[in-house]
Amino acid sequence: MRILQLHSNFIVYKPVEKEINIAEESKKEETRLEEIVVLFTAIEEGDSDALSKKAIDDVRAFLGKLKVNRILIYPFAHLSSNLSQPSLALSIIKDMEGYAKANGIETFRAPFGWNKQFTISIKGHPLAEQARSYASNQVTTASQASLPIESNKEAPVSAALKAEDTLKSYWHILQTDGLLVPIEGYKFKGKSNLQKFSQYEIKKTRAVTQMPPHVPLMKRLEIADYEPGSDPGNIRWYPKGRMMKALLEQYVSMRIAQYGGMEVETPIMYDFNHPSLSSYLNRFPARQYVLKSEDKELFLRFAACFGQFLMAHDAQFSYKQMPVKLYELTRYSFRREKSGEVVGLKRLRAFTMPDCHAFCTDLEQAKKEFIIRFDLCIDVLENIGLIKDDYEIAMRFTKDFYTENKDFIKNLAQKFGKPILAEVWNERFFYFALKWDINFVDNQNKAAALSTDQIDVENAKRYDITYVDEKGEKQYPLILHCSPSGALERDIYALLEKAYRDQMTGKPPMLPLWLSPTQVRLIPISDKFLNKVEEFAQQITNHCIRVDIDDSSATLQKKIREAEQEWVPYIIVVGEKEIESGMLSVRVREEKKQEPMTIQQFIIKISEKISGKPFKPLPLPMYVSKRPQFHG
RNA sequence: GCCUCGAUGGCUCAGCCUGGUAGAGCGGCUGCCUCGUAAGCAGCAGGCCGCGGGAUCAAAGCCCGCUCGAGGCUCCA
Repeated sequence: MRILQLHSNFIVYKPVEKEINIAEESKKEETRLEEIVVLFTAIEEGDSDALSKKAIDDVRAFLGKLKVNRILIYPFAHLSSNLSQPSLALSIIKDMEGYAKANGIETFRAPFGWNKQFTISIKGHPLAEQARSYASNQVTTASQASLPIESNKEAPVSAALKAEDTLKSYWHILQTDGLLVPIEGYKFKGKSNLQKFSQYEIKKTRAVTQMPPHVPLMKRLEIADYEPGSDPGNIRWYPKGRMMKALLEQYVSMRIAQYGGMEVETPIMYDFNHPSLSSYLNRFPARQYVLKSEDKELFLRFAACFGQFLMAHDAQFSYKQMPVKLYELTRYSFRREKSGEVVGLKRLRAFTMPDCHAFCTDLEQAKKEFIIRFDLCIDVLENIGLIKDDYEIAMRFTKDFYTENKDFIKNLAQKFGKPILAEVWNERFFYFALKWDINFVDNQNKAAALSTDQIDVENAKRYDITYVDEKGEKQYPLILHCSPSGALERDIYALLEKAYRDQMTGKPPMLPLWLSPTQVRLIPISDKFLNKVEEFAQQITNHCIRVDIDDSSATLQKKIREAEQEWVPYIIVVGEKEIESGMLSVRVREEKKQEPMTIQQFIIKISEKISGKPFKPLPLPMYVSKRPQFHG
């Protein structure tokens, strides 16, 4: 007996004419069945009734997995060249039908002995197509693999990706005292975020039902939106969002300049066939945007590494100048992530990432530099608005590296002050000896990496980057790769997710003051006070504070409601009282209350809170009534 | 790439099962109201019901295909 079992969206068949004289009676009508498992069945020489039970039992096991309970038994002679006698075949088929029905399966059957035409739509999942064959002496099944339809297509998978499958990694928790505890024995008491993150990394569980909260927020707050006219993951930024992103760009660039990074700019596209690039690139064939220009094949960069490495290759430097630090703000880095995994601001195909490389003489220098950058990353994130409670760290290294650099790793763990998820390999496969990343855990318990730094022990050689040592000899440096903030879009994602979480716990959701598009909203009680309000606005603007005026004709209550919904941190209603007394009643979002103060006091208070941060003027007209609406 | 679900004014969504005139709220526009800390009132405009095909006297609705989106699977240097 041979059965081809197909999980189908639908099948339509129509008996055309009788093929043999013992054919069953049937009308020549079209039959359509949906959501059904179709069993194309051929009965072979020597098959017995016992086989029909065995076959149906197997089918029943599959129905459970497929969550379907309807089958169509479809006599199909073409599966075998060793068919049994038609009369016996019909009896076995009827037997199958009866046994299936007796087992509670909703069973249909196509007529035996007819030439039938059919159309079938087969589902695409791995279990949808199964073939079995049964011999009567020993009831064996040759399932799945024996079928030629079976797709064993080898997708072009890079060596690195393949290795990840087979690579054994051992998960530990790195405690603040530098000790590694196997994760099985670790008590996560009070560390639920770390536990969630560990689960995410190790088990790769991704059970989620709703849209991530930051997506509706980014739209409603007119920060960013999908751009259907582009490719998925290429985002459109509205004025408010563009301003926020520009401020982040300025801030991170400033911090890296202070650290000593020399800002450069390199091309966004590279020649696929460039000798230094191709060996690196060929490890990740499926990930690039590829474009053709005349007879050249180019790819869009996925990080700043290429440009900076090619630049470093041509540059001349010695141990005296090291570490040499190059920095670029990549706008953009492109990664052609699979369509199903691109989400909101969390995972994009085009994103903005600060990328700072430090070329170091040896491991001692690299370690020293690494610590400085670790502090820098944590501080940058904190200033952006993400504190240690908001994220967890994952660190990856080999057993040997840990043994040889215990103090160094302990130092990092102590600095962080919270346990760290550690992935330990027996052998180094990747190009780095040590890597860590900061991971934000969002409202769906999904993790997204922000800041990261790595010690790269391979690429200097690959790109032939050298420095001159004390003896005048050429040496390969170690390269640190660091993004102190991670992708800036992702920072905004994290801020929005964090705000949503605040809202859920009863705190007012808001953006950090220095990133808020409107920092202060002035609301005149009536048109009469508009002139005076404009004077206030001018005074506040003079101190580099973004202030706007709601001059619309709505009621006072409505204007306040709208300002609150825009997450405006300070709302000031101005009427006769304020103008006469000079005392403003400032509605402070953060504290959910109103505070009286003079305009000077107010300006000082705000200025203190945003000192040290870059400033950009209001991204929209000062008068609310003059603003277009970018999102319904 | 696969699975599931979805696509209806600018936005959010109802209507679809059971075919027969396309609905609401928000937003927009116009007018009234000039207001004391989270939604004032009234009127008006605005829709190729994603695209293509099929069955039907008749399709937003039923059937098929396609496109796009969301979530999941897979994957994530």
